[in-house]
Amino acid sequence: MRIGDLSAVTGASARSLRYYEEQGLLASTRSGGGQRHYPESAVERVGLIQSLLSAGLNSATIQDVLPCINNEAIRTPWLAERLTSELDRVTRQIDDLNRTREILAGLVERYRVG
Amino acid sequence: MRIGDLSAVTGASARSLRYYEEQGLLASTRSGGGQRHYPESAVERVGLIQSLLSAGLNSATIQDVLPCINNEAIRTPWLAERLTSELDRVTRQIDDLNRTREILAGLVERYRVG
DNA sequence: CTTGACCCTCACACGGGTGTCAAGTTTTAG
DNA sequence: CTAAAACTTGACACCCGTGTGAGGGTCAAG
Repeated sequence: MRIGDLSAVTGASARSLRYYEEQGLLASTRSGGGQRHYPESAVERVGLIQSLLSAGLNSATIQDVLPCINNEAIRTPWLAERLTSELDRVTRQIDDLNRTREILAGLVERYRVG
Repeated sequence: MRIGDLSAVTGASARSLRYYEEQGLLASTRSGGGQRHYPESAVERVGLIQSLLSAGLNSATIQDVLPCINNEAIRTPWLAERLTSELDRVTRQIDDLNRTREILAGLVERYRVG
């Protein structure tokens, strides 16, 4: 599929898809004229990238983390540490958000009642 | 308390405290020489501001939301809507993060086992 | 009064993913 | 073959909370 198709399917802009490639997160083959072509599997990969981005991981971190998804690659100890550290970060972030959600929910409730 | 004290207690930089004031989120009185003084209650308020900021609310939204915390003020219908909408957004964000956390946890697990 | 710590305002820079525009090339439909 | 649609690279702008530094004023202790 070409970039417009992948964009339509995933909801990521073409700009973002090119950026992901530039950051080494997403591969493409090129047609004779230089236009990008993606395999079907790119759809899932883009979804994954977007999930991780929206969780606050930056592209460098995602680049570290992504390789261990498709191949059984590169089991360096620092990668394990990196994964664990990001997992902790996300967990903490979720806890913070839950607390904030409580606050907002309390406000909404008070608004209804008061 | 002066800005340095409030900064030390809350962990927010003086720069941030001034910014919160500039955005109408945090009030201060001024000494004769123009230096800021905060009441004790500012500590809690700064914590709240930081929670909301880290939840992804921007300062304009927080400014809309904060008034209903201390006084029983300004019960406009659009504020109710605003609160509810932000609550929804945070809830969705938490759901997304939980999914991402699953992914990361799966990776860590696979790393351990594989 | 002096000194050093603290504070003031103003202004510029950053990160980093994304939007957007320009100028040119490729692909596809008619 | 031609025109339109889609794509290419490159560059610049945005957001917005925060860091940082300059140049100067305030405050409390000696």
